[in-house]
Amino acid sequence: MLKHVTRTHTCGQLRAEHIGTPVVLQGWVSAVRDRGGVAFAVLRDRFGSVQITVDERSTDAARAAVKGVRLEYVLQVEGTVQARAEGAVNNKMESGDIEVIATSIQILSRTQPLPFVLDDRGESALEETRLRNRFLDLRRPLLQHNLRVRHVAAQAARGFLNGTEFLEIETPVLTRATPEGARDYLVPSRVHPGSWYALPQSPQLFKQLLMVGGFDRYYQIARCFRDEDLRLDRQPEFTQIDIEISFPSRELVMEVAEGVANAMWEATLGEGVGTIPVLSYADAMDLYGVDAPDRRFEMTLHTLSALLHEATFPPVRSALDAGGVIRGFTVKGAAAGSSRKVLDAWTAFVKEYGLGGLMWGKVAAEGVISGPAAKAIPEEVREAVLAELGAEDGDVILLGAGELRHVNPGLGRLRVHIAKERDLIPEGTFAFCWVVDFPLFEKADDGSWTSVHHPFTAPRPEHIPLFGTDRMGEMLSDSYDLVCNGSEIGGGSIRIHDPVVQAQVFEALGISETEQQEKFGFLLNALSYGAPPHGGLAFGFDRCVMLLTGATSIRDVIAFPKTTSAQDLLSGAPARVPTKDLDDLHVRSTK
RNA sequence: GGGGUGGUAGUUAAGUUGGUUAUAACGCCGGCCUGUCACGCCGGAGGCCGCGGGUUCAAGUCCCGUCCAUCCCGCCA
Repeated sequence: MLKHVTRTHTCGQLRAEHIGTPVVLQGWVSAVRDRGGVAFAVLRDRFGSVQITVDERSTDAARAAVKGVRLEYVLQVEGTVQARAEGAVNNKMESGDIEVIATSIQILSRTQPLPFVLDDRGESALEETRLRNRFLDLRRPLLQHNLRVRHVAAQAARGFLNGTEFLEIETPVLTRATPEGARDYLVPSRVHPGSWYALPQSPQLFKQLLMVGGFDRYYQIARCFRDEDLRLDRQPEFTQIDIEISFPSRELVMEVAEGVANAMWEATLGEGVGTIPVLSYADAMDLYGVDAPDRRFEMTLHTLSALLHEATFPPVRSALDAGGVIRGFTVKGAAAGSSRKVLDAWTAFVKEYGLGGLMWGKVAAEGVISGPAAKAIPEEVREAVLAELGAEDGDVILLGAGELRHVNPGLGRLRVHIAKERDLIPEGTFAFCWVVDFPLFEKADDGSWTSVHHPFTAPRPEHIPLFGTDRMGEMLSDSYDLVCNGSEIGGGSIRIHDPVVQAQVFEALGISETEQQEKFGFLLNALSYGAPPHGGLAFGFDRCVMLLTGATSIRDVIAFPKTTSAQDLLSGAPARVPTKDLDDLHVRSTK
């Protein structure tokens, strides 16, 4: 216990058991109700709020002081906890059985007129206004709660890792730029004209160096930086729980990750994550069309290419002739409620993902289909198609035709879109799964190979002979993503610790030896000095906290977030600096 | 880089086929009120309708551009 605290209690802790207790409270005024002879104020702090009452039992000084009290003033109140009179009890308030009869009200701080009303009446200010005045927004119970959950989750993760022999070690924030991946944030060097530091996209290389350095279980709650366009769940700087283990198996890394996830969920929600099913990447794509499936609901995808191989309907025919696929899924009971407007909106939705269109069909009695899908499905296979899709009278079937790389994301995202639209997703549930066995490489638009994960990801040992063959696209990696409710919350892999294999990967990626030495020489060099087998993963901590709090935006789980154009509206960053400062850094702006 | 939505008192919103002095609620200022609890009642102040052009006798309203916020595509190993 701290010895020098001036408050005796928090606003949120007072209950009937405190009746008769003299208290000193400090907090913000969240409501004032002056009835003339008697006045009330609600005093709020991090822990909750309590009604302060000024009446004939109060001192004259308190009665005078309350006249000057306004919303969001900061007060120190002295008084005594009393039971509220019968009929004056407020059941909507946790401390509604009691009130504090004030004997002294001291205004510690006043406020200018507020830029927005700080209440949770549903109508809140535009996000722009709230971000510009983040210090006020943070007082709202929602953000108070979210940041508390964030703290509890971080401590729970630390607790689990500390208890299993992990060491928390910091790695540099000023580091060097590496090729591939996201754009780097760069920092010019004053001492070395023309040279630049990069902020880390993740501590990846350093954690591998720590393994070579003998710290066989490392973790860090690390800030990461990526200069890419933002989204609902992406910020330019974000936080990872970064983990690396020497002498791992895939099962060990997954066990550690499950331990961390379980600790976070247990500590914040009181319920752990349970047994997490494992799904291959191939199965995830096949069933859900995406590599981070939302498994809180069914509505899985089915492949119809073989059944429809004799179809003549042009979209189907041309897709098949071009080596594409026909896939589809069923929306149960949707035929009645799906107007042309709804179906057109679904069609527009899949077009955003590069799909030419959506062949919908309403299923009626005896399997009669109406709509474009009817033309796509030859009569002789109609029943077989409906059976494959599990479609019956009253359902809507949705088919997509084209290249697999368009059909899967289009239908996969539509599946989730429709589930949200039709309220098919149970609230407050968490459907975790592991997705494993990702491809090692994928073809870029220019035909070159790129890493699906990153260049240090180990191939599955049995696939190593495929290097340099025309079957490189079939190589799988020893990697694993942790997925919850359609969101990738963690990912990692077993790393390459054999310099020969590492060289094969670089060769496959078309990274020359010169470039390898220049960009990663320090890692490759380290790996040649007795590198232990190692592997690990990183949690996207912000996304975990989003799930734990039900936040609808990543900005609601970060104290001082940036806008989608990467500005901090509070501080005004990024900002221009005096030319002299640029001169010192040997930099000149072209704008 | 592309597309959708939004920007009107401090805040949140309304504003009709383009037409008199741009409304309301909350907040703010002044007053009244002894049991309120989103207290209530009376009165008041408060506007570059995001910004810049254009059409028109007339623009918050129509057109073009631009900035900001937000959501999505691309991007994010």
